[in-house]
Amino acid sequence: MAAMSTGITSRADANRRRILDVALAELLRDPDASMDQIARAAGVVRRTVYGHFPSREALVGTLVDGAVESVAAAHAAGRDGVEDPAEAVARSVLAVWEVADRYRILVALAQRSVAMEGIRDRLTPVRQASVELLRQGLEAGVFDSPLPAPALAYVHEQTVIALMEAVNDGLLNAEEAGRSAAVTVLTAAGVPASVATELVAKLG
Amino acid sequence: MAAMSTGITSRADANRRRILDVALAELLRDPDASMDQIARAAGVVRRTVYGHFPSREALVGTLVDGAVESVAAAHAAGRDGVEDPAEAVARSVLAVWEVADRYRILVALAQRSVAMEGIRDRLTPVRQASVELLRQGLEAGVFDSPLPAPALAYVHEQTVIALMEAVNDGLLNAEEAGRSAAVTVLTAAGVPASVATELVAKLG
DNA sequence: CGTCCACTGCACAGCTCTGTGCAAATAGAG
DNA sequence: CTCTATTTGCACAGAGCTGTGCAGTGGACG
Repeated sequence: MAAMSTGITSRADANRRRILDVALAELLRDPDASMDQIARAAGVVRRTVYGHFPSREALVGTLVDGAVESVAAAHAAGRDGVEDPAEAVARSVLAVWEVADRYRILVALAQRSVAMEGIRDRLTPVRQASVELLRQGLEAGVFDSPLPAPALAYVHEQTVIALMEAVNDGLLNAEEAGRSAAVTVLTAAGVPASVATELVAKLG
Repeated sequence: MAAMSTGITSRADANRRRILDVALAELLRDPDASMDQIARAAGVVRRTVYGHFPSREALVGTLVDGAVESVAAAHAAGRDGVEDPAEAVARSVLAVWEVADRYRILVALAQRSVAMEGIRDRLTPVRQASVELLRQGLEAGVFDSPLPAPALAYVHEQTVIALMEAVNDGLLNAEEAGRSAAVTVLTAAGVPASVATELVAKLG
């Protein structure tokens, strides 16, 4: 049970991974997608899905955990060792944008009913980091906004989400969208448009 | 059947209105709230709700229609006869903010599954007007953003939504929030923070 | 006081979804 | 070719929701 790198397990593992991938897409399309819908979309029978995940909640949980992990890691990496708040914000937006695909499931689920409130909880550390960043920037005068840092964090989160939807809807090129998102987030915080543009251009 | 202004009908009408009000709140809390939940919250039996609305869809539809109407009217009134795009944007944000309570149901439902896509359709006129406004502003150089007008419209929509949530979560005072929303939307479009602040202050 | 209307309470059929059990088919490893 | 893990197909119980029917109750109005 140690030398089975490409054995039967591979097919099972492939199925498991494919189910997760398909579930991501399917739940993005419809947060209420049933186990049957997901199974069929994955080219598998419902019963098989239950062979990999004991319940719908477990399946979604696995998805959410992975996505949260990616986002948190990207966000942290983006602002790692950067002292200027504006640059840190720009970098973290760009980094999060890279894992946007995984983030989308959070978007679809987090904005849903009260039941899925646990997701917001799990994202708390990320949000907290953002708020701290914004507070520093506001105190340093790098940012200029009538909003307190926590409210500004909400705006930033929703702005990124809005631009992801814009990409989904074909209004925006996915490649430049990341940079545009960074610029927009900075200007929303009160950074002059020219300064924001230059700063982000410097990071590409 | 013509002179019953305060008769039995009043109680029935009062019930109908209360059901609509409560449904608004309940669906905001949980977009999947059942007819039973809504009925109980309205202090009425499920069967009674079906006496007023033939189906769940009809109830939600009535709600959505009313909300869309309010928002569209407010948005139009806000930019009525204003020639400066920046001021028009600021005024329309402030006007929409006034009917925010009705708008919230749209927020909760519109961001839900594909099934509720009809809502986005119904809001198309409003969105269109926003885009036109933004396009004018971008061309005139009043706004400065790397985003095309339609994408910027998405950002504005989500920004307003974000600040509504911030109010809901107690991060922001509802009274000043409207003005802060207007300022934030303008700065996100590239208007210098000082200019945006002055402009909005002038409108209070 | 009687009439009428809305509301109630219950019961019902139909649908969809979840999670489980079990025998049979299948596909890859040795 | 045989063995084994995986997948399949079907069937089932349980739960929740929707929409409807119908007899009974209560309050307002003339």
